[in-house]
Amino acid sequence: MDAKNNENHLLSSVRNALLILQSFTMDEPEKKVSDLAASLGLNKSTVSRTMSTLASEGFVSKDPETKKYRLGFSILALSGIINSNTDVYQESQPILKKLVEDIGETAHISVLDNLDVIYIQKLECNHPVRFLTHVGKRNPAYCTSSGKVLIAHADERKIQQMLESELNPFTKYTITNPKELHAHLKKVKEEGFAFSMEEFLEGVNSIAAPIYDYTGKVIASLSVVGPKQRIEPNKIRPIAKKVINASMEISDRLGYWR
Amino acid sequence: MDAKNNENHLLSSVRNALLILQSFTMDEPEKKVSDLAASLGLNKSTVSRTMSTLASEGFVSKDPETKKYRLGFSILALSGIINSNTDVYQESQPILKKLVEDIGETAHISVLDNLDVIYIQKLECNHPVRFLTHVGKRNPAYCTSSGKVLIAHADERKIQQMLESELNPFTKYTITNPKELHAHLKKVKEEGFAFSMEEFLEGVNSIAAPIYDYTGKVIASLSVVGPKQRIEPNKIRPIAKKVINASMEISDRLGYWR
DNA sequence: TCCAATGTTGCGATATATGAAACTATAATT
DNA sequence: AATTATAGTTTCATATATCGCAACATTGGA
Repeated sequence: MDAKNNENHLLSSVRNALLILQSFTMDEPEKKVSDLAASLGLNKSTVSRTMSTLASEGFVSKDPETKKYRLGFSILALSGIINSNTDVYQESQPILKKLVEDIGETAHISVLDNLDVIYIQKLECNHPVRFLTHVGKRNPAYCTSSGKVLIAHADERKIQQMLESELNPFTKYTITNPKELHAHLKKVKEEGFAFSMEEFLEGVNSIAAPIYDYTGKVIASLSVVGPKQRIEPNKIRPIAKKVINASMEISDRLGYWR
Repeated sequence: MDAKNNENHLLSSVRNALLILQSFTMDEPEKKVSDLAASLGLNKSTVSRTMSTLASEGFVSKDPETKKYRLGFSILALSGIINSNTDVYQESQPILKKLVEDIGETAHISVLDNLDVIYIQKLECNHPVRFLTHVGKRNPAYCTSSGKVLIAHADERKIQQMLESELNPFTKYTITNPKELHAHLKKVKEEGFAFSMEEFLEGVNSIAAPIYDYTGKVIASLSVVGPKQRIEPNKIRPIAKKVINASMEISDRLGYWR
């Protein structure tokens, strides 16, 4: 195996603990020892002891009634540290707020991790529709507006890597042809914004623009997301304009000029 | 020792990993292997392997240039799951937004963990003053407005427990006399809000009100924080009124009536 | 009251995490 | 440019901490 030397000297008990943590999801935020043991193929006692250790440091907390575990506050504390030290996060809060008020749709700040886009910040609009993203969510870059912006401004090596990756059709609108996608990304870079019209989720459209740091590198993207009934094709341009303005304002604050 | 049986069967390598994660702070968001080894009294190689394992699951990420580690996106993802499954979090976003606009100060939602208050949500105002809290921050309950609200509505056993705990004077305004604090809490419960005038941090005032769930239990608190120049004593009542209105609106959304 | 299901604990076997030292890789100094 | 110095990774032998099993405890249901 190729990855052998990488995985060789990993600590298995630590790895177990991390896999346990990552098995918590939006849909299953509570877990029992036996469930975890079964789903991860670990022994009950191993899981029990791992959970005790995680609980002792506040990474999970146990409901004494139901004996179920949920993620603990230590994780919130760590996420707070990540945010406090992410320049984009600091500078974007008020601008995001203005944008959400103006457009009336939920906005995200995202960064690229490999070929995925990760939402590091989210500000919800007032519409009562519950949304499907959350901070930390990982989505494929090639079919989301934020992802396309980030990839489009990445180096050619990264673009190639993505074009050669599996381009699964999430909806009938997903661009799965590498050539077409390549041309599409070129246009995204030229025009300074990207949109995704139901390319990832049926009925969901989004528009995104790049955020630059002081070196002129694109380090994040700003996007607005909403149902296709509200983000209609003929509104792309005017909304894009506002998104670009906001993203540029954030870039300004990060020391970008020109 | 009493805690012996508890700590007996904890997994030490997992514990090391968690201690490493928790050693990241706002002031030191980046760490080197040797620093970690020194500060935690662990062997270099132990830390190196632990970090590799943490990195392999995205809990930390290594800057290939500087070889320094920082907290990774997996933690953000987990925090997103916590938030998505916290009703208060879901329902409070827009209301928090309105409140911050109205008052012009930073607002927090907090919950109680033992005798500490933990900020689970924060919305910053536009004032350029950088603030000293972050999501996940843990502060003593007895000298913060949010903490006093939460303790005041807890059961008598908890209140006693707090009164018997160490009441350190963070400033000259901190209430350290148990009797006085008890009376103070009683008033907080009667009036339906709490304030802290420099009781925790010099020059920083705050005002908080309780958030109720559908069972009528106080599960969180809403607070606004700002410098004493802006949150002056004569403004306590009018601000408190607005905070209470907002917290009640959140409670409404959580199904609280009456 | 008994049974079933689940979580915790004791214990021995052994896989595995550890520390020391060798080995790289990178940065600093001359 | 050559040489130290510094820091991170990896090797290896060893001891130890982790694991699985089984016994035990606890809870809830029949």
